[in-house]
Amino acid sequence: MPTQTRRERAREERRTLILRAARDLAESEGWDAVTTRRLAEAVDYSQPVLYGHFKNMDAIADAVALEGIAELTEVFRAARSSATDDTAGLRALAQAYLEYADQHPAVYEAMFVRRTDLQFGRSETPASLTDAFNEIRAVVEPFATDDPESLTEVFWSALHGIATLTHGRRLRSTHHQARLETLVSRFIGNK
Amino acid sequence: MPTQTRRERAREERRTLILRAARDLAESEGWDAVTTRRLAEAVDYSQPVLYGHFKNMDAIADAVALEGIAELTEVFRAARSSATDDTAGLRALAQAYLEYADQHPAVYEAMFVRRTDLQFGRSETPASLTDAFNEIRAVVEPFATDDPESLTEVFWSALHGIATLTHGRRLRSTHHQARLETLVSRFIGNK
DNA sequence: TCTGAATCCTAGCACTGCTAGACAATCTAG
DNA sequence: CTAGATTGTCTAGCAGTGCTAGGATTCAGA
Repeated sequence: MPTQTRRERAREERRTLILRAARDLAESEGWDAVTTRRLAEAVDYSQPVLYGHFKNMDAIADAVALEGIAELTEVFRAARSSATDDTAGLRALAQAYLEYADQHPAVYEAMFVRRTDLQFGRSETPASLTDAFNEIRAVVEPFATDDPESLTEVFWSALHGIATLTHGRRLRSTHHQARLETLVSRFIGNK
Repeated sequence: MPTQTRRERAREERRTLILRAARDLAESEGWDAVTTRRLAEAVDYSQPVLYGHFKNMDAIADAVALEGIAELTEVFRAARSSATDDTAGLRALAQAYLEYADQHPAVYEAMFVRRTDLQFGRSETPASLTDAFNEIRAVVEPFATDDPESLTEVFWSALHGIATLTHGRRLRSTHHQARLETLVSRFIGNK
């Protein structure tokens, strides 16, 4: 039935409209500003409509997070493919990571800071989550001596720490490049 | 006047009572559960009393954070003094850091995750903040080749990343020790 | 005991997430 | 084309939030 599919398409469009509005609002005014009323007003519907698409507000943030992870994975791929050797690959990914976090703080927060129901380490983990992790792993692995998984986790943690502490104004607002180089030098093994 | 001082002492006691209640509530049910009403009930006063001691709820969390930073600094000192050489010092501090974050997640969140008005890098930074940072710096410095400040920031970032990603269930729930050893090995320079 | 000051609480505002129930639009079947 | 069922949407409301104005109460000093 074409009627049904048209309806479904309209529904799908409205879903993305909501996500788009939520993301824009979060990026411009922070997640605290993303309330049901403001979001409903932004998409020109009443609040209950939101609950027809998402279980609750947290589910909206989770959906934005999933979108962001797919984006981030693409950013990683681009960074990796632009590099000519292993060291350049590591540096490019690190730089790309910190840039993404800096330019999309709200999406970054939804992905890696906010409390979320998304399962990261489990078997039901969405493929996109493991995809992103594997991209990091790919650039870290050449420098691993024994346990690439742990090394990847630690490298990611360092990037995450730099991103969040910087955003929270807990690190010096300068020396971005110095921190990046310091991090990279410690992971390529002091050559 | 002894009357005045007794009053002031009572005021001070109530202030610490509030902080104690806030901290306990946050640790047992999370910061979302620390509302003015519940907190007021816990200390057996009405909400407005809270505002006689703190500008707003965020100021209460900030006060808990300051307390925590003093605690953490002591933990650092103990870890450092228990170590016999530089490598052991680095490892001991890292271990102590992650243990503290794991055992006091709410205080940790107040210190390093929640949005805060506390100034970290500026001149008006409370001394306790720089004290804690300097403790980290002290164990990192022996392994610095050129820029100890940046190296300290990166080491702290890695610890912070591991702590928060672990708490948010974004890293494997196992391999704690492996991550710690991996981190330490990268900072002592692959000996 | 009386007076002025310090202290504390009740009540309320504007906001939050979320939902029940009324209403309107649309599709289906006769 | 119409009657009935199904969707879709909105209004209104609940229980909770941070925070505050203003009145009641207690207390200190004369």
